[in-house]
Amino acid sequence: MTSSQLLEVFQEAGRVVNVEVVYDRVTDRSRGFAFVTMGSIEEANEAIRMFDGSQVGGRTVKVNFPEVPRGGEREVMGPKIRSSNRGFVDSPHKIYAGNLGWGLTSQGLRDAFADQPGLLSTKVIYDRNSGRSRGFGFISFESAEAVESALNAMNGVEVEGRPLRLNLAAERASSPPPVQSNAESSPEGSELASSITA
DNA sequence: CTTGAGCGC
Repeated sequence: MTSSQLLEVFQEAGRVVNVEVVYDRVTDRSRGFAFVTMGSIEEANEAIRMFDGSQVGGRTVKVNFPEVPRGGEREVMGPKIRSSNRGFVDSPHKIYAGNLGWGLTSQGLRDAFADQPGLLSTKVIYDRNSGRSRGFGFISFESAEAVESALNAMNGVEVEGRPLRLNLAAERASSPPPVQSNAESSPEGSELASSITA
């Protein structure tokens, strides 16, 4: 598969800025994948929608956004992360966001939530060893009301072509989990105990 | 090993 053939195929999805087939340095053979730069996110999404899993040149191809390079968003964003990740403003009012695209950074998350009142901070979680996004993150807010309204407004909204899966974030276990061992401490405890023995 | 449920260092 040559780059001009790829160009022809991907132009059906929109404006193709660049096509780069990756060749093996020593054997000079194609490594079987390529990078196609589309004119916009929308056109990239369209290309993915149209061609991912389809037959191109007699083979089933995978088409998606490129993997985040090792080092995670540091390499993607450079010094700009100051405002997002390193200075993540924590708060008890947090949203857990899942189903994030691999290429979405903390800054990208911030952009998506920019219109939400009371927004404090966003953070995408990266694997320490591989440097790749783990596909989820957190969004902190000033108040419980702000979390509530942002969750309602943004849940299911598509970011990078994937619907956000939003939930109230679980408490971060800073101290040992409050496990009550005896039934007396809870009014429901006696009911629970009696239902077991019954 | 390109991976899709999950709760961060």
